[in-house]
This record gives sequence, C-alpha cells and structure tokens, in this order.
Amino acid sequence: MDDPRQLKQRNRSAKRLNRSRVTLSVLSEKTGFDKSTISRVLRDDATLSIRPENLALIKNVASDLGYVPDTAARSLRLARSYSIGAIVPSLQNPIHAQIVEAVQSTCQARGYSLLISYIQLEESTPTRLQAFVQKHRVDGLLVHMLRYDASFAAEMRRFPVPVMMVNRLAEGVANSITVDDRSGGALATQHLLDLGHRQIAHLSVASQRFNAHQRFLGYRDALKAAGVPYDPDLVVEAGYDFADGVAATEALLKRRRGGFTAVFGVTLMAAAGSMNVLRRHGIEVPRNVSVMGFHDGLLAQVLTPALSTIAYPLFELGKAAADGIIDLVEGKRNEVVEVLATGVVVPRQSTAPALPRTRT
Amino acid sequence: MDDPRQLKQRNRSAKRLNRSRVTLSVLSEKTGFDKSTISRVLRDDATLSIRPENLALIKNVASDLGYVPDTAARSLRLARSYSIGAIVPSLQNPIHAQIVEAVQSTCQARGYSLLISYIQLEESTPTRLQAFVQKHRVDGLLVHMLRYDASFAAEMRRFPVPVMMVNRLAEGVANSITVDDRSGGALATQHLLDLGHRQIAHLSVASQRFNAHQRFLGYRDALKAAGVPYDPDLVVEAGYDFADGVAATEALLKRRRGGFTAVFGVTLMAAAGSMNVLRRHGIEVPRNVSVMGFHDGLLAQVLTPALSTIAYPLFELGKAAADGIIDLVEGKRNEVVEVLATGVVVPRQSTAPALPRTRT
DNA sequence: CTGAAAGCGCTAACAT
DNA sequence: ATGTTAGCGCTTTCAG
Repeated sequence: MDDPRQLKQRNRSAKRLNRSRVTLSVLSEKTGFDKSTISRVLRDDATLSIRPENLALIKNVASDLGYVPDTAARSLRLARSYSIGAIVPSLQNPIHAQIVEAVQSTCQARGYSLLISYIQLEESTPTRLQAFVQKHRVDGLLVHMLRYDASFAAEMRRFPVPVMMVNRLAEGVANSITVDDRSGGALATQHLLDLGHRQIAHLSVASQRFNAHQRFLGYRDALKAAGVPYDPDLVVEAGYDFADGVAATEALLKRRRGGFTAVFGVTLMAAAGSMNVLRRHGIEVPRNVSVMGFHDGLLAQVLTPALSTIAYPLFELGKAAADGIIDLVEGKRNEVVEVLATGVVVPRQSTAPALPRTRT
Repeated sequence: MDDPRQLKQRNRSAKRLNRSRVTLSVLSEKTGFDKSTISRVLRDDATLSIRPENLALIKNVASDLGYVPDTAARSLRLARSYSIGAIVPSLQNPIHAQIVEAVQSTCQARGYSLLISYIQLEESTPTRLQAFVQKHRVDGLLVHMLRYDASFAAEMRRFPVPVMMVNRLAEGVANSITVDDRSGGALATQHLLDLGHRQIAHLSVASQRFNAHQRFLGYRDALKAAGVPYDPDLVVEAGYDFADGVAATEALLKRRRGGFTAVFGVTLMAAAGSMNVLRRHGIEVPRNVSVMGFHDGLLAQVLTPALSTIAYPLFELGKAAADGIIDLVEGKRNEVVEVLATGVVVPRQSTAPALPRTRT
C-alpha cells in the first residue's frame, strides 16, 4: 500500500490537450494515499499527523512529477483566489510603473498574485470594479487613480472585498496609503531657500483635488517659516506634463521678466519643461535661475543639467499598499491609513546658490 | 413557473463573507429555469432554442442582479482560463511598459485577461515557466526577455500551451514577433548621411545576441549603400543605458578628438548620455555634432535639444504579439513568425546638416 | 495515522 | 424548448 505503482500514460500524441495534468488524483494513484491526505501534506497542514517516511515519500513524488496546485480549483473551493486586483491608469507613467513593481513583488513574496486592470478613470464606475472583483474573485482591490469623486467613496464602503486607495487622499474611503506631499513641497522649497533664493516661483496645479496641491501648501509653509512673504504672482497654475511646464514658464516670463531666481516645479516633467523654456530664452540653469523638480527618476539624471529633486518613496508606497491590502484581506488589520514621509532632497546640477543682488 | 420568486436573503451582517454571490443557481431560483439553460442563454449558445420572451427574461434578471460568471469555476470546467501569461523583465523600462499596455488592451478586446509575471531572466527556467502556466492555467505564454539560450528553445517546444517570444530573435522557438532592427539602423544612418555627414560614429552593443547588434548591421548597410567606407574606429561597443552612452562617448573623444560629425546611439538613453558628454566637452549639438537616437519616447522630447530618433512600432508590436498568441491558442494559426517594419525617422533638434569642410 | 464524501460554480452530453 | 447528470481539482468536515 505504500508502494508507488507504475502507471503508463505515455500518450505523447500530437494533441497537447491530452497531456495529463499532475493532479492530486494522479499523486494518489502513484503513492497509494488518498487525495485529501496528500493535499494536507502538501500544504503542511499542522493538524495532520503522518509518518515522516510517508510524508517524505509524498513530497518526493509530488516534486518529481512537478505537481503544481491548480489555482482555479483552489479558488473555487475556498471562495477566494489569493490574488489582488490593481486598478491602474497607465504604466506609461514611470511613477505608476515603479509603484506597481513594488506592489507586485510584495504580493509575490506573500503568496499572492497580482491582476492588473487598466480601467480608465471615466470607466471606473463602482459597477465595473464590482464586476472585476467578482469575475476574478480577487481578494482585495488596490485603486490608483488620478482623482475620485465623493459618491464613489460611498459605494466603495460596501464592497465585497477590502478596497484601498493608493497615493490618493481618500476622504470617505476607509483605507488609503499616501505620501506627505505637503512636507515634501516644504522640503523642496527649503532647499532653494537654503541656497539663498528669495524669489521662488512655483509651477503648481489647477485643482485642489490633486496631490500636487499639497506641494503648493508646503511651498507656502516653507516660505512662511523663513519669513519670506508669499507672492501669488510667483505661482502659476499648470499641470503635470512637460508641455504644462513649458506653458507655465512662458507665462511666468511674460508676466515678470526675470523677477525670480528659482523655479520649483510640481513634477519632473514640468520642471523639465521649465528648463527647456529658460534655456530657449537664454537664461542659464542654474547660473541665472535654479530649477527644482519633484519625484526622482531616470529623467532627472538624464537632463542637462541634471535636475535637483525630491526623492519620493515610490517603492515604499507600493510595498505598504500591498502589505496593507493583504493585511486587510487576512484580517490582520481592520483599517489602514498610512501617510509615508516624503523623501529627501537630491541635489544635482540644476540648483545653485542665488547670485547676490540679482534684481534683473 | 415563469414567475420570479422572491427570496429573502438579506443577511447584511458585518460578515462580508456571507454576502451571497449571484451564481447560476441563484438565477435559476429567481427565474425558474435550469442552470444549464441559463448558462447557455448567457453565453449566447447558438445551439439553444428558447422562446424570445424567456430569453429576455433571463437576460434581464441576470443583468439586474449583476451576474458575473466566476472565472475560477469556468477555468476549472473548461480546463482553460481565457488568460494569457506574460513574462516581463521590468516595467521600469518604458519600452516594455508600452508593449505591455498594447498587449493588455488587445487581450482585453479579445476577451482575455493578462497575467503579468516578473520572472527575472536568470530565474526563468523552463521549469518555473511551466509551473507558472500550470498554476494559473494560462492558455498561452508571451515571453519578453533580454536574451535566451539555446537549450531554452528546445524546452519551449514541448510546452503544454503555445509560447511566443516578443521582440527577440528566437532561433529554435517556433513563434516570435520582432521588429526589423537592421533596416531601422540603416534608416537612422541614412538620415545622417542625408544631412551630409560622412564621419558617423556608432555607439553599439557588445554582444551579437542583442537586438541592437542588428542596428549595427543596418548602420553598415547604409554606409555601404552610400559608398562611405566603414571605419571600425568609429564604432564603440557600449550598452543600452545612459552611463553606457557616457562612457562610450568619452572613449570616442579620447580616441579621436573631433574626427566625427555625428553620433548614432543604439538607444535613447545611450544617445542622451552622448549628448551630455558632448556638451560637457563644449561640443554643441547639433551645431558641431549631430546625435541620433533609437526608439521614440517622452525622453526624446524632453531633452534639450530634443532628440532626433527612429519611431519604433511599440504599440504594433504589443498588439501583434497579443493577436498572435490568441490566434495560436484558438487554433486560428499554427505558427506565428512576424517581422514588423521599423518606424520612421523622427527628425528633431539634435540633428542638423554637417558643416562643410569640418575636418577638425 | 488516514480515508470517504460532499460540494464550490460552471458547462457539455445526453435526455426528454 | 428545456432539464438532468456528471465532473473539472481542490479542501474540509467527519469517520474510522
């Protein structure tokens, strides 16, 4: 009864469909033990007691035959899938790509797989998210979005599985993980103040709903703390992209030609746009004007001059998100509200001490 | 019998686990029809004949209740999952991110979901890939890799599901979709030749196994066609990254100071590194030296001067890959070997006509 | 220390 | 024009 029996099943015909999967039943036939026993052995079920020799036998046969439990059957039986769903706008944005990678590796480390869906913001109605959850039986949902509206939050609460917002302020939604953009904005501004700059322009963002608005508040915090009066004329509402940085800086130059010695852009891209315009106008960076970005990335290093910026805890964000949602799923936590500290100033070539008496 | 019966199951207790799923059985109770009938209705099974009124009834109830078929049960029953696995090295690389997005949207459009796995090259043994396939029951596998070795190819052939290489030359592996890098390299070189350049340096790549080697061959093709003798001294073996571009260009400058009027980098990043070094040495781009990259992307537009480059059919690549693997899965094709044409020259500010008589 | 049985939700073959 | 049945591969009582 302990002896593995040899079964011949060499139907290696052209039909690959026929290729018999190694299931528990197969292992049962080979080893003589019951499916249920084998299942428990392979899952290291502590409640099972079995002779060490038999345990070893079963494990060996399983690994020799390359047994891999079937996720579908498992999900069906357990009514859960050991997978997490992530709603992501686009991976083109390296910020998101980096977060997603961290999420993925953390999930993997904790035995979950990650199912990514690129539902666009407009289409991401609760109904669609519900359907996604139900269809794939994901155990939890991570939502990265550019913004969200309030009615959304209400629906989120009565979701069949835990939901968590990533990198978004989420009033009304129970679980979220964000970064303290405000103190990040202050940090960036402080860096410029430390270099002696007093006329610091800020390329901001239109809506108060965006994260970036917090950076603006941090900008004001730092000015205030340094006793530098806030001048609304130095703030231009822009956006996240290169083109936004270009447009905002053009506007700034038109509005006050030369009346600033530094620019703090909301974004790497916006700052890059700014540098581009400055150079086109013959304004040298950092000699005449210093430029500071936000977020770190390849882009910052590749620009000439390399962009000074704030390192943003993207990896930590992704990891915390994955850990958070899995904790929720496993009931290890009932609520997750985390605010990560922003990173650190990464000084590079785009910022330099303010020229004394520069009042062009 | 046609009348929907009202069932009370309002156990909206704190336990969300209890929240009863809408399954075929539930629909069966509500409508009075059998599960199997409902299943066939909902899948628009052509072999089923049913009264239009009943069909409508069933469909309505299903949608009212928000029925969503359970993927796990379906996979188990059908022994397939309607999902495609993708083995990707990293999404940090925007090239990959873009391809993956195209793959994803194409899969979605054809009713498949995409399961991404970041198995690293070193870990991507056939055994691991097998396990991945078996575990998730993916119907097909898309493999993006930086390189592969020959033994790999052999194992690939007897996989339980179709496998396809994306953007890799794959001798031995049946299915692949690649881009004609060679003519792309020729195109890039031709652009510089057209501008009057004759001393065109090329930052190449070390191994012949890389795609980029094809670009080098294209470079030689174009030179030959133009009757410009190939000078090995103008070719520096580098790599894909910014730092590689920096190092290679430094080497080039040391080797022959000024003996070239243009640089063709294998990559956007390498070209960016090159521009950086050139500027540091006081060599103006494009006035003194023109620089040409390969692949298009945000990066190219953001650099100053904006980088001239070759648009690469990234989206098409992803789409063709997804379509190919799904065709294989569905038996619509038995083999997929596609080579896409490279894109087109995107001229920007980093290339300009060669100065006449520049023989520094 | 181990086995038998039931059932998750679905679909396909075979009944009516 | 619809219903019945069986079973995909797994885990969980409950019995020995």
